[in-house]
Amino acid sequence: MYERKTLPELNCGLDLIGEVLYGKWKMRLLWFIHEGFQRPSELQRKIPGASRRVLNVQLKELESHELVGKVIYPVVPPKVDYYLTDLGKSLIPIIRVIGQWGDQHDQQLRALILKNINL
Amino acid sequence: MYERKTLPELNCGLDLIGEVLYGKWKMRLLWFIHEGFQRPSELQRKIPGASRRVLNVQLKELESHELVGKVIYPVVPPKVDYYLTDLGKSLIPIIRVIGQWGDQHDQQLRALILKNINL
DNA sequence: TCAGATAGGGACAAATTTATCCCTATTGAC
DNA sequence: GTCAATAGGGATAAATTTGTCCCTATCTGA
Repeated sequence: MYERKTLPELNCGLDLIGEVLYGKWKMRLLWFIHEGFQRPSELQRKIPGASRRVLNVQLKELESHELVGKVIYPVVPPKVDYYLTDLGKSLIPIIRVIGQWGDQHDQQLRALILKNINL
Repeated sequence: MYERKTLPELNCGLDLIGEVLYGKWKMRLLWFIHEGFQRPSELQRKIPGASRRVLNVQLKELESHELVGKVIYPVVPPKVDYYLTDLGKSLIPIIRVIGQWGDQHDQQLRALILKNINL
């Protein structure tokens, strides 16, 4: 486990949300869990660009920040279901508008990003 | 200049916004510029936790993605003013709700973050 | 009987982001 | 005269995130 060497700044709402939501895949994980993809293997299939490892790490962080919870079924092969906590659910409208903004500006953004792949 | 070695995924709105807004200080930079702190040195004072270097780098990325623009006055000592483009302005309501969410859950988030400083 | 699915941790490497320090040039304050 | 302020790039180091590979254990299907 990586141990951080610098302390986070927690001055304002943006700092706070940054600490819990700053992670490449966290918003997608919350979104897909909200959409009903609750098992780790399902989430991995929904996000093929991320390694299994990172998704586990980020799910664990989301869990430790109580945005998601998990149910572990004592069966073999293992089965786990993630779910959104109330705190996590309250983020869904925000993630929705963020995604909408991205969709609305899809073409423009795509062009800008590709133009600047290497600055 | 760092050259990326992997290509970004641009499948959905969340991916797109991630490319232009994923950077530790970018939302704060946009927010403070929106609030009227438009000169680099002012922004650096507003965000003391970030090094001057990173703020320059992230401002440059915001500029290349056309969320901000800049006016360079040919004077000495140098003077520069950043401003939000229309695209950048359209993000302000989103940044506002993100910050509000953080403020609303301030105590809860602060406690959770501190509890998990080292996981 | 061997491969694959299931969940996830450990060790280590690679990629990426952030920080530190130095350098340019000019003006005004002390 | 020297120092701070102004904007920002280059080189390099440190911190952090992400990826790769291996290991646990058991059941199902070919």
